[in-house]
Amino acid sequence: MRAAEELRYLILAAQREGNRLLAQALRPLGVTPSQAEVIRVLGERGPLSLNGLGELLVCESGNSPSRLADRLVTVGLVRRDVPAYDRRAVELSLTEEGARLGRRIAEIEEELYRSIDAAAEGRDLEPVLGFLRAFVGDLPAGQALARRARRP
Amino acid sequence: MRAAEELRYLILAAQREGNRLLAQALRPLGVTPSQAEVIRVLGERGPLSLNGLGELLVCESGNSPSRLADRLVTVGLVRRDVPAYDRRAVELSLTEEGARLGRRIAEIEEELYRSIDAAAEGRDLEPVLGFLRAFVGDLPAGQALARRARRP
DNA sequence: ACGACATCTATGTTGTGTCATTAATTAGGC
DNA sequence: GCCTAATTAATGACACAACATAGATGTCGT
Repeated sequence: MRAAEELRYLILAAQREGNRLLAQALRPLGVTPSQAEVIRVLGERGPLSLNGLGELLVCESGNSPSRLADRLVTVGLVRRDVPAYDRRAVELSLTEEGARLGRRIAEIEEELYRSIDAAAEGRDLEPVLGFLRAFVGDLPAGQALARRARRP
Repeated sequence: MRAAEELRYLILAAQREGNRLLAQALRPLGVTPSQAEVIRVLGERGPLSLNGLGELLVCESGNSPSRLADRLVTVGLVRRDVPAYDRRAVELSLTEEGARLGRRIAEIEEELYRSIDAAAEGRDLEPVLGFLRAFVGDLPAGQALARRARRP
């Protein structure tokens, strides 16, 4: 099997298995990995519009993540306000409960990172990061991550 | 941002963007990336039961991919037979049209692999493959890929 | 101040992905 | 042979992901 083909499927496999593991770990908290990403982003980057949130999410790149946010509003983790200066827009922020949950999510993410570190034991991650950065480059999800990683 | 965290999101981003690009390239053929994987696997590994197919798919690891297969049967790309020796089971194989489409899919995959090679230009992919193999290890999707890569 | 245009969000549709549950059929112990 | 176990697949439920489209609101040129 040619390297590019194996790589393609390895990336798919890694994403899927990582997501599955994270979903299991998050299940007791009642949130999915995508929802957890929203909560973490809102926790770290103050109030955001749907567009602003979408620009920072690696999941759900394309259109505005209104349905994703809606679910979190429904369960009381996120508050949505309509700012006075622009009645089209929406300002999303965490409720107190959302902020608390964000801290518990951070602990679970920490476990995931430790298992990634374990798989990387004795390896240099730089080539891996370098290749993936090059591939993802200036595509939407890559841009979102760049905005997250090195705060603009 | 810590390396494990960036890696986690890079893998998510790479998978999503890769899938999006492939979906666009496949759209004229009327199949999705997951459906294309089924067609390629059926094309290369003769007739398969749903379980057997599931063990070779990197997408759709968990349960049997009956709905995925159903859609392909509906559009006439896959044939399903119930073998005489076991009336619980199902034998999936490509129709003539499915086999033709499989060849066109292979060409499109070839383009994807070339763009992966382009992103890898001047890099050694071995560390990337090595890390991902270690991470995905013996999880279901990793096993599926192992069965695909080195024919058992 | 009006109208064309851009921006922000919402929603419909289709196809995944995951889990849990169910139904049909076969295999094995006795 | 018969009853229980395991195997194979189908289905219901829920959330995601991608695309397209529509509706409301703001902006800017004139």
